[in-house]
Amino acid sequence: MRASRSGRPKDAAKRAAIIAAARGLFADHAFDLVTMEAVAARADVSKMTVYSHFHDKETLFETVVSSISDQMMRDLSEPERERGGLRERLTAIGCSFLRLILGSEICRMAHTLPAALRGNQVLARRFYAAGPGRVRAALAAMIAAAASRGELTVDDADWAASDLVSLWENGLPALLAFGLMEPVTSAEIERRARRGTEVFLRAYGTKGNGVTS
Amino acid sequence: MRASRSGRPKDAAKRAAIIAAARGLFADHAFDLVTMEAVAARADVSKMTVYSHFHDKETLFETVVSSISDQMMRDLSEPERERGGLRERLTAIGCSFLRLILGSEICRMAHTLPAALRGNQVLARRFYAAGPGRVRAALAAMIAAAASRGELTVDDADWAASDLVSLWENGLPALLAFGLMEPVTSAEIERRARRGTEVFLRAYGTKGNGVTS
DNA sequence: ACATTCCTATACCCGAGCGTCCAGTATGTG
DNA sequence: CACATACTGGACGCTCGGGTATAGGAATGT
Repeated sequence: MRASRSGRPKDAAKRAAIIAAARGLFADHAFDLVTMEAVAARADVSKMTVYSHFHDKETLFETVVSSISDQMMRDLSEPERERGGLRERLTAIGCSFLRLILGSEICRMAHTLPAALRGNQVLARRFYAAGPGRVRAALAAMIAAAASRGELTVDDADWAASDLVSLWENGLPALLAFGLMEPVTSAEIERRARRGTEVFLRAYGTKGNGVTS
Repeated sequence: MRASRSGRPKDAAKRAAIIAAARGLFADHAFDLVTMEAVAARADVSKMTVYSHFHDKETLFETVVSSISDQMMRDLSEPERERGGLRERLTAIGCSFLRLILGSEICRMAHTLPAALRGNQVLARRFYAAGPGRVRAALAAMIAAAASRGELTVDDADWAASDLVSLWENGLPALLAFGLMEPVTSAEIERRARRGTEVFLRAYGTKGNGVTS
């Protein structure tokens, strides 16, 4: 193999530009509507260069999905800090989560993906695991712990975690996907995270232990 | 004008077959992946016949969306009966709703649509209004009424309605859209509707009036 | 300096799909 | 029956996009 012992090295910046361009386009249009030439143009790169970095349109797409998965992982890795009470911790995670999935690209992408990933279950599973799946798992653990401390009354921690996520989202992703709503402001995100957590605690909080207001 | 004074009339059955075929295909694949020839083949009809009924691929698509909107309207028109207590009525509506959106075609379609309807806001709005929008409006009214009777403690009826819908769905549509879950059985639907309602009542029910268990 | 590899630009091949045309046949109305 | 219209089947033109080929220039290591 002894790859590229001499000669001009590949430009990593161009590769990044290509991925970024593809991200933007795949976020806006369905898989088949994104042309390789459009990607090349947007990345300020020749079409041949695209093909030199990615053998295939599918390869490029998979790389994009992977890149988004990675970003999701990164964006969600910190907020699992142990500061504050249950209410504050849940609200903080809610904020991170909403900020993530409502972030311009990922939000639109999330509703282009299903159509594209039917038939590529491996990638679909991976993507889901990196995003909502990860949050749900973390929440379920946190909820189970709180339940064992007597702060919550929970029968099924996983289900409760889904409930919490659903309350945070509050049907918003669907509205955004249909284009029936403007992008959400930061203040609005915090308000929604707070409210979702509140409703959740009213449903699952142990009565009279300070969690329920 | 005096349209079609004589001659062979158009076959309504064929038109219906075409729409049905298109529904099935649009439910499975994105707009651009559905070929007119495939529609014709699935409807057991010549391609020219398709074009004689629908001038355009877009026209056909719009007709399909309209047809689904109509079905949603019909399927949701009855269950607003006044029988039983709040818990039972909500659960019944939850069942209808879940049965509707998880019904094989509409569910998959709902996650193909956003990509296709970006740019056709009129149709998007109409579709949303016929489905989730309708349910939410009905629920909001019912919730507001229950609140004025003192059965619920609610600040924002619309938001509460969204919460209820979200709790019914419980993140399920997303899983189905990604193809990460098998179709849901009827028993499972009822279980979910019941559970969602239960959580909702724990969060919003007035304490000690028989609504909270 | 030199070899090597990368990047660009352009032209090209090829298949797919939309929409049309046409000749023939079926099926209805007056 | 005669006529008008609908349906069929196939072939066709056209555009568009994926992917390849090629040639010349640019950048970098030895």
